[in-house]
Amino acid sequence: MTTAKAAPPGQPLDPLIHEASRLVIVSVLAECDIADFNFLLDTTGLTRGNLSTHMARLVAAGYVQETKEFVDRKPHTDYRLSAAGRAAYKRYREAWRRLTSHS
Amino acid sequence: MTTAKAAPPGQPLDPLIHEASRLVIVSVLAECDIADFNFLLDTTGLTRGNLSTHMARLVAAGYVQETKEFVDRKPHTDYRLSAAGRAAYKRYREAWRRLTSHS
DNA sequence: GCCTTAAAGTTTGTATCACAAACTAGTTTA
DNA sequence: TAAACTAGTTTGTGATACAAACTTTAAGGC
Repeated sequence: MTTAKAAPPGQPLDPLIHEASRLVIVSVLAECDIADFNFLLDTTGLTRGNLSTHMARLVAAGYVQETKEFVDRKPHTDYRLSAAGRAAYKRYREAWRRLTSHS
Repeated sequence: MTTAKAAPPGQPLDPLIHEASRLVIVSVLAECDIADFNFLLDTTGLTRGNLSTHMARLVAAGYVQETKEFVDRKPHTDYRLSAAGRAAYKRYREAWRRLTSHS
């Protein structure tokens, strides 16, 4: 029979969002609505390689929408939270608050 | 063994506390003041091995105080947050809120 | 044309680390 | 004596965060 334990069944904190670098990225996107690669580079302080892979993961998860285009004949990438990403971020923050709410 | 360093300032979210399992542990300790191994096992849902290593890291960092004794001829371990752990947890929560507080 | 530098990302190698399985040490039960 | 239980610890491994190296395209000398 199933235990009545209140222990979280899965991951209480969505690891995709909880990871520190991505949490910064997502919270910036939540503020900015739209942001390009260089802006995120600047605000997060990550290296290009690091930012690139984190964005790829967020995109693969469907949390972030990516638009690639050429501006002044140079590549330019914009990112924005998807509806799913926004919802996941909301859930994450609620879960975190629940977890750390005592005092 | 690597020297256990605690909370280098400049690091936005103290990784020692931010990691999901340890965040649960620390927040439980913040509530309970004192907790033994089995209680943490129960409340966190971690395996023994996992809990053991996480506690070792928190102790090594000076965030948690460990008291080992024999109760009924059996080993028994109690944990509590140190002053440093309490302070680090406070800093962590403030940093998190700052990070995720978008207007 | 040819070299150098720069911008904008991507790919790759490595070091860390979370996780559970296996193990240790001692105790109780049969 | 042996099997089973309690209370943890150690070990092997798979995942992954990170920065260095690489790719690609463009612009600026010479």
